[in-house]
Amino acid sequence: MSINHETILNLYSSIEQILETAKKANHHRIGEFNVNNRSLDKKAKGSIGQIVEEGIFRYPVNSRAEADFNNLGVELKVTGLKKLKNNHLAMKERLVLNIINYSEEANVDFEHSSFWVKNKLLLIMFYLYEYERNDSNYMILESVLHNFLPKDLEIIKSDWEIIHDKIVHGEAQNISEADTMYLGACTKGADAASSYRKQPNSPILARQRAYCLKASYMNSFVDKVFQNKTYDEIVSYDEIKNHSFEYLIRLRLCNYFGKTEAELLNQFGISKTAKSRFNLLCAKMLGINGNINDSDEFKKANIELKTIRVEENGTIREHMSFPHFVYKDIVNQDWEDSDIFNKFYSTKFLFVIFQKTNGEYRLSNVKLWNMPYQDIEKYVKPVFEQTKKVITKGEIIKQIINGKYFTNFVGSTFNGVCHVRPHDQKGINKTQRGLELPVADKLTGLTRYTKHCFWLDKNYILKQIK
DNA sequence: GCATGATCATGC
DNA sequence: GCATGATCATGC
Repeated sequence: MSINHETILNLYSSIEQILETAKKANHHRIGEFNVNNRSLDKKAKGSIGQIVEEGIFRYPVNSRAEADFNNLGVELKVTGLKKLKNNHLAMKERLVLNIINYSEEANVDFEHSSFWVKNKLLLIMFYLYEYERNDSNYMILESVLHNFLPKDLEIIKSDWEIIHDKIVHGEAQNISEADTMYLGACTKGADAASSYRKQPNSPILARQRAYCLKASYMNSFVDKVFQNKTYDEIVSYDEIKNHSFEYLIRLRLCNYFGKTEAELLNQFGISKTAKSRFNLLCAKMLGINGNINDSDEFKKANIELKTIRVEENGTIREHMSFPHFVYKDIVNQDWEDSDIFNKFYSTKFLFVIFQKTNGEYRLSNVKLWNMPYQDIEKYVKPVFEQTKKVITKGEIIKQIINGKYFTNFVGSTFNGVCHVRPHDQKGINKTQRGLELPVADKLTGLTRYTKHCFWLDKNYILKQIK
């Protein structure tokens, strides 16, 4: 295009005008704006954004580092939502922002960072991703401005500091998305030599990364936009301004360290038999009514509570279970898009630790934890691959002894970190009601089988909390 | 005492 | 009806 770029952008003289232009596209399909006949092939990843820029806003595509509507400080983002089984909308993926230039980012503070300069104010256009479609002619649902709430911004500032710290210390190769709460630094580009970048204070080339807003953070925004839904907050702006989230959680809970399970349940009026009693208890101790997983911070940072009970002899009695998997999903997923990879890659766990002394469990510690990336790759990946192989080949059942079904799934002796075991509320004798298998089991001919899940080994957990 | 399979209880 | 957290049962 030969028209001067600035002239075109200055067609928009106010933020309202940009928003109005965007909203006119609501309930229209992307293809209606495809003025340059770009490919709507699902694999043509960037074309949706380009079509929006050219066909809706009428400016030529660019890859400049400044915000898209630079004169007004607005950055345009076009992103996909998916419909969940309960009909709610959720992000298909994290919202990827600008690529980080490690050398430049090292020399600036938050106010002058590329993240803040470019993404202060976002115009987000949501479209509905449809799995069944074989092209990407999706429907645009809604366009909204995204401003960071003051409290969220404080958390994002400390996220940024964590990323910045690694860059400054020549540890960009060790950045992990799980380091942070809302703002992440996700890899961008193929894992190939061409997408490794120089970094300051280290000769090691680091994988190219971009800032991103985590899917969990964005999902809270989506809930606000589409359902006007908000969640109870655990910490206040004033608190988070001066302390880390983990510190504040610890500060709240340490008031109760040493109290027995019975004392705490009694103090907060929670039923002794409620299965979710630890979750409820934790919520009460943190000042939240109801489920702690529904609090603002837990939702946005994708934190899951896990209670760990340590016996008097210092061991843990049970391995840690996770939601059962769907056999058909496992065989259709590759490692990097598998549910289990995503679970460990994107979830932080709040371990609430009860230690048994004098015959009673007492609250003794809390720890915010995520599985180190190296452990996920080294220990969970082979378990996933083996599980996938067993199901794909129809070789789940090894033998039946006295009515007990023994499987070829990976057991707890495999690598001491992750294994596969049943996790079902029906029993094996009701296998006919179990989950459908993609391939009938060779030995038994079963076409359905008891639900199983990935478990984390208790000794591994014990090491992590020490 | 552990590995592994089986199942329970609650709450949504 | 089932997800989820939790625990039981058996055999080596």
